[in-house]
Amino acid sequence: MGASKSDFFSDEQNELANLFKAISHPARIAIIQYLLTVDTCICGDIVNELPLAQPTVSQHLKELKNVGIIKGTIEGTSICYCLNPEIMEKMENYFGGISKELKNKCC
Amino acid sequence: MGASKSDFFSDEQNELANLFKAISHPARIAIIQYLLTVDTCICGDIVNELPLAQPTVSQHLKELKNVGIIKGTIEGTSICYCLNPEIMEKMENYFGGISKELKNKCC
DNA sequence: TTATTATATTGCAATATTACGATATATTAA
DNA sequence: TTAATATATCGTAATATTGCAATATAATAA
Repeated sequence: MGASKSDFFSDEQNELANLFKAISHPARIAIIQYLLTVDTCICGDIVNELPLAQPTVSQHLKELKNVGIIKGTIEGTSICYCLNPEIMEKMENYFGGISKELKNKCC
Repeated sequence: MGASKSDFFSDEQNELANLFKAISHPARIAIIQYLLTVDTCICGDIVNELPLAQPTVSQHLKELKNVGIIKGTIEGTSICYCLNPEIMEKMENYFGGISKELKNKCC
């Protein structure tokens, strides 16, 4: 016994969990933050912004890309990453919906 | 080598990551969902709602409680858990802020 | 062609999470 | 008091994540 009984939960529950798992690491929060500060969609010098080796950063980027939080387009030898506004709105709406429901409750 | 270089990231980055880590598991998403459906702040029959043993559920509840997503008050032999609206709004605002910033950008 | 540059993948060690049986704790009921 | 009920904690096995050196891949430059 050990990890992940995900089969027993709904697809929606697993998708939400995976989305939040993607941003459950400080390096990945930092990547999102960095992508917000650059006004053009600047590429792989994200490595220089983080206290992590290149393969580690590449792996974090991959996880963000897998759930659609960032998008990457090839630009010569480098790759241009940027945030995906749709996913951000999706997560905003998730908590917005909860907040709205909570207003009709006790506690 | 291994896990968590969290010392190299800011407190804010680590706090956000921990908040999202708390909801990065389908069982904990399911707990939030369940707490939304019950109109009174119903207690520990959360165990009956989930395909997990009592100690496991207790552990998941603890993780949600640690970051402030749920609150629990003792009620006789049982404990009454409910969602914390403040944290939900905090997370809504996090993504709302990002969405707003993204509207002034390219991509 | 051979460098150079940028990013991705592989393999593995260190660490963290998940799940649960067994047990502890704490409150009420008898 | 003892029994019953509800929840928490401990200990541990199974699995997942994190981080990086080494290496691979892919595109441009010389």
